[in-house]
Amino acid sequence: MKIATFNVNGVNGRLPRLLEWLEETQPDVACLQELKAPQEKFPEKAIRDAGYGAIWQGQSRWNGVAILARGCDPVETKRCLPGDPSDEQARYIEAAVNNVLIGCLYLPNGNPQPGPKFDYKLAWFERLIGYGQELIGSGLPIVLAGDYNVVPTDFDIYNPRSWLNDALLQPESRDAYRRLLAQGWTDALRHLHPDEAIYTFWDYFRNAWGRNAGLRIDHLLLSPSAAPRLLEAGVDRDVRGREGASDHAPTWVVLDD
DNA sequence: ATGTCAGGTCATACCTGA
Repeated sequence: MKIATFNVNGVNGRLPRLLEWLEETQPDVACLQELKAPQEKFPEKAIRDAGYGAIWQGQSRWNGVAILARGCDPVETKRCLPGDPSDEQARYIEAAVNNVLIGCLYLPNGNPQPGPKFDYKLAWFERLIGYGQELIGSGLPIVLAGDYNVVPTDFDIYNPRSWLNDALLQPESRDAYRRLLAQGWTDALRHLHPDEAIYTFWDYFRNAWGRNAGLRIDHLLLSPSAAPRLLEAGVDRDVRGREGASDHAPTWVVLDD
């Protein structure tokens, strides 16, 4: 079972690229972030025609998350992160697919920091940690996949120097990520490739792709009952180099059935 | 400090978020 996460940066503007990638790599599950489309403008028909059932939580202009499942409909279990009913940003959706619980998340970017956006990021992270404990407690096989907007360590970036003041590298962001992992989650990419420089995002600025000036911020975390099933993990890097690409590349794991 | 995208609007130029 192949499970991927892909920050598409606009699901309608990027639709041909998305469909092309689905056709080429045939993931069983695809978690999408940054739809940048209101609920009614999600390209449901095109995705269904490509062979995928989908659930999504849209939002005009920003955010927006979706879960696609090849040949079936995801069974929705949540469409927002528990813990703050006043939070209206579309950043979490969850579904069961083929007996695996899939959480698709788009953690707040948090820039500029310090400031209210960074506060919101950290508060959202604390809610995720709280809910993560609940998920672990369920004992279910779970994949928490998405754009975490956190560079876990300096090894996960080409060069931290020009990003030291960025919300993605702040000690508070990294500490929250570490505390989430400490509940028992496995960072699948890093687990299988401990010594490899792996990036999932390359800024549109300053020819970042051309210089391979990347960051690893898209993560797939596996619960204790899912982790022993991990077979492969990787990044579809070539997708980032194409015409009209998102600034993120699809990132994926394969679990033993 | 700069730079590039996407989507949206009191739209054909500017804004925000990333």
